[in-house]
Amino acid sequence: MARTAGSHSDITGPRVAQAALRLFARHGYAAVSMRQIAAEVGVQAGALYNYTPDKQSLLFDLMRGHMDELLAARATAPAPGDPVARLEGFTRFHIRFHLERPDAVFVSYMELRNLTPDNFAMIEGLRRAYEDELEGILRDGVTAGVFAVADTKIATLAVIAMLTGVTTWYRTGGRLNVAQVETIYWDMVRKAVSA
Amino acid sequence: MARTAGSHSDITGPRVAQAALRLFARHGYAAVSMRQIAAEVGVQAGALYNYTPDKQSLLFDLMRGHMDELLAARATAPAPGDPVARLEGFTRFHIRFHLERPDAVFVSYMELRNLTPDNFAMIEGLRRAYEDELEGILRDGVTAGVFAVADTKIATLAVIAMLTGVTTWYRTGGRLNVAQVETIYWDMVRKAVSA
DNA sequence: CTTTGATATGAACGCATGTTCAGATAAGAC
DNA sequence: GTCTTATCTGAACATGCGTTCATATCAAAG
Repeated sequence: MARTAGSHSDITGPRVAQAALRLFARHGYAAVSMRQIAAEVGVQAGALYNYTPDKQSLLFDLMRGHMDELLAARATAPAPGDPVARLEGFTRFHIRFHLERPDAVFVSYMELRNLTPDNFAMIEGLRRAYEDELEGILRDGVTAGVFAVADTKIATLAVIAMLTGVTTWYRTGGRLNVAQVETIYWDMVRKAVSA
Repeated sequence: MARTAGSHSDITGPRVAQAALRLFARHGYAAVSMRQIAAEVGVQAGALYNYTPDKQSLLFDLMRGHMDELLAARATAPAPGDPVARLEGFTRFHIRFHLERPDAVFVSYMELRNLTPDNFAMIEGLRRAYEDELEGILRDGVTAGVFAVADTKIATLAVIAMLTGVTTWYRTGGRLNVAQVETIYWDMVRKAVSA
């Protein structure tokens, strides 16, 4: 019966991306079919190809969009003051940003292996750019004598892993709100790297 | 031409498990076919069903085996002394054990969503049993006044996330050996939870 | 009212999937 | 040297995959 209502391009497009994100996060990229995504949108599978050239691009665009958002949001966040204040700012930003988009976070680090080599390199570059700010903060703190870490690169990865781990257990409406979680993690991060 | 050599049950069985583990870790459970696993073993797909009732059991048995090994290894490790010593023992054990079997670690926490609900509950229970020891150590340390964490449950998850994260970057033959990595992480863990 | 162009359908494409099974093969027991 | 039994092959099964495309539909423009 073809299209049952009017011009839907600007509505269907975002809905395809949303459905793909939701399903990829729940079941994994490889386990989700184009037909499932189409069903979630309320459309036939063929119609998806008005919005993406193929399934791989659907995944890549989601991850690329997430990383762009992350870097853009971080760029507008203030990072002034001494290393301790900057580290606190980074810590709270990271937790808040990641807790606000659990599906995108989940997909962006669980589906890296399903990217083609080129796409993988692109995403990995963006991730490293983000982590580089944290490493810079730690290095400045070590230089200033307020931080003591044996290896800034490892400390960077350790802090990121600890912070991102919050997304595996946090649920909105639970015992703690985001501000409390931020404070708890900031306390641990501060002590972990302090001199 | 059927079987080309003699009785292979005790050789093929482990090889099937190894091949499945390797491929699941590299490409993900959903992206790996029974025919790929069979090819890696050097056998036809049908022969796999002499060793597993289905693909899901192949995944579950790998994860179940990994968790059993983890708990068994931990049970034989000494955990005496004050909370600080116990935490150091746990930290070093966790890093060493996980760095020794990167594929099993990767599969065991990336493929949780591909388990059937029953299988998931089983694995999750084993994981919690492991984490409970760490939480007990932290709680004892808080009681003794040597640790200061706002929430022992969250601190447990934060420490585990940080420690397990080591598997994402560590490569044998790299700049640091396992003992050095243990020491670096122990330093951060100790400070993060100390009073 | 007619025309146009974007948007969707639904069928089809070749190929891959997990799983089953009758039949072939060979190692080890007698 | 025959028999038994564990082990594997190779073909088949129904089903689902990503993707393409001719065709239908409808909103908006003229």
